[in-house]
Amino acid sequence: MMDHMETTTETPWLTAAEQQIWRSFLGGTIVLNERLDRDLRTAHGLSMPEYEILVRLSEAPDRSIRMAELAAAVSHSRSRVTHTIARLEREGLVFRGQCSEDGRGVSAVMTDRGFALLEEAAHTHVRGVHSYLVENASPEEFAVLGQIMQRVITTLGGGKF
Amino acid sequence: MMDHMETTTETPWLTAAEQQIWRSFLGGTIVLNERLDRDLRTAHGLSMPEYEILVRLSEAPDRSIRMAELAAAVSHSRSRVTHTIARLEREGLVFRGQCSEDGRGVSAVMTDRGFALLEEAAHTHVRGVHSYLVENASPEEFAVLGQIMQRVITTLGGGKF
DNA sequence: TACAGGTAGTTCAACGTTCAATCAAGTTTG
DNA sequence: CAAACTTGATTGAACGTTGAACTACCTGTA
Repeated sequence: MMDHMETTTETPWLTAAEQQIWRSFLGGTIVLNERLDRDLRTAHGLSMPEYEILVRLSEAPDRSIRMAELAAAVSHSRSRVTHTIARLEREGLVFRGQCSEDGRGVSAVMTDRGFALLEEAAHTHVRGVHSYLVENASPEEFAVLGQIMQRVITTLGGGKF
Repeated sequence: MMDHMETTTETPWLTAAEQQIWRSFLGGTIVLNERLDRDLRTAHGLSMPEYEILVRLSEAPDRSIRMAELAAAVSHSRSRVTHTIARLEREGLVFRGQCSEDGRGVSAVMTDRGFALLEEAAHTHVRGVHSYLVENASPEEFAVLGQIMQRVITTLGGGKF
């Protein structure tokens, strides 16, 4: 699993062009995330991670997902999801329900207030994604972006594939 | 500056395909960053933000950059850079120097130990970037990625362009 | 049925980031 | 040359994330 053979393999240094692209990627994702987060926060008091969780819940049957699944869906640690859900619960956007079939299981369930807030926030968010990212690529280019990132996910997988 | 006209503009909802791409992007950047960060951390005790700062310093004349410039270069807040540099200073990888020409200015300067550590860490990092990202795209695709993200940076700019 | 091992979720402390407040040094205006 | 303003950087408190330790429950094996 771990690699202890750093000495044997040549390091594949990036060309100047590749380096430039990598930095654009790094910088671009930072400013994009920051901006989307700020937009949501100022308009609806919701952070991006919180928003993403609400989106997943809104799409799930009964607007309800088990904690671990939720964590996997948004690529966060279980602990982090526990905290995030706790926050959302305090604000009345979500509540915890015992999971039938598994005594250990806890399901996060979206409240009507949560759904209503999400409906508002979605406008802000989608408008941002569209104007900051989608409009900066032709459909073909955007498709390429998706393919690359999908491969990255597959490559890294995190055990879950 | 702020927009109070949400009611007048139509919200440009994403198509299913666009949504899928957007989620790949979101998930991909998360797992990629997480993995690169972990690799650096376990092999060299350095986080990605710390690593990036060392890289910028290593490229600068005298291996020295003013705090504000550093913040702009890595797209972090000034406060954050202050804290990060404080940490790096504690570990002897960097020190603070008074800036000639501006009594307020402080320059972060990389130590020899910092440079040596960076040289090691660079192998780990570049290998990761290459195998997790670069190898997942043809040169053409990778170029497209760079173009899109560069446009995102220009679009969002953060006031600095 | 009992015991070992795994899985679900939470808790707590340490850490890193953010945000507002502060201080010091430049710059502009009258 | 002073008052008002701006800019560079730091501080400290509040907040969110991480990682390890912990509890509770489930599953398989003997």
